[in-house]
Amino acid sequence: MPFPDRLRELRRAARMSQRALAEQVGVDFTYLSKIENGRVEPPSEGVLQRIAIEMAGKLGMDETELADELITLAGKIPSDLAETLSRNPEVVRLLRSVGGDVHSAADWRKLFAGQSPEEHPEEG
Amino acid sequence: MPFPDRLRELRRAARMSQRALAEQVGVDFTYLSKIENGRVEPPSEGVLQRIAIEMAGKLGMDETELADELITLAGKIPSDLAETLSRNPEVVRLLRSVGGDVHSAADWRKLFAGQSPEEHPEEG
DNA sequence: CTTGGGGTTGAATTGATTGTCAACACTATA
DNA sequence: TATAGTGTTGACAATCAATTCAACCCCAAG
Repeated sequence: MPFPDRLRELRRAARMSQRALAEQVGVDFTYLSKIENGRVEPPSEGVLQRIAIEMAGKLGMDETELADELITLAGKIPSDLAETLSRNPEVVRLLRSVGGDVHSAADWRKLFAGQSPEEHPEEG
Repeated sequence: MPFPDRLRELRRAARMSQRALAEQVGVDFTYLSKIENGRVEPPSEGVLQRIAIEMAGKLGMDETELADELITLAGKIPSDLAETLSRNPEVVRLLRSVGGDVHSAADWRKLFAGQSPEEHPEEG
């Protein structure tokens, strides 16, 4: 599901007007409108975070998971994850090694295969 | 190794002047100079990509790997990974679950642990 | 008809990113 | 000396992301 549609769906499920949500989140409501219509790029991570917080409350969802959903749907990488990834280039290589999607057990094995989880002389 | 140093090292290994590389890549050579001296942030992913293509050729390296090296060294995350992440929310949860870095065998096991490689409950 | 809640749109703004231009300095070579 | 090839720098320009503002439209109630 495209980001704009998902956002609108969530907002409606939360029974909020664009104006109400925008006010909580601290942006102009016309901006939300454009986002929901795909007239502009999805907003910054900060705004997404705040949207998630607001809506997770009303919808009884987990805040972090909702934020992750929105952020990744928006084509971004949660910044804390980005941090982890850039500190762990092996993980990047790993993800790329499966090429496209990771959905089968075989894929997970493939991921794991090259990693030789035996021993690692590292500080710990 | 810091990004600027690595870039210079590679360019020299490829025996190209800043001007030559810049021309291939489609940027001004003075820009490369600043990058190599760390006077400005590393360039956009597109430029990094083109640099990698150019140099991988001359150096007999794999294009994609070189691009990944440069991109991650530059502190960015290859944008196609964002795509993968949004199609694979489990991976996001997984990475988040390890919290910080992934450097020990135990961490890799932890990654794998929750995945139940027998089945893959998925929407759709 | 007008007030009020809801949504949409075009134009403009702001700040950061990403780059270019003009000028300079070094080294070598003829 | 001139000329060519190289790298560096400061100031400036272009682009882009993220967002606001002013103005508008539609529908229902009073």
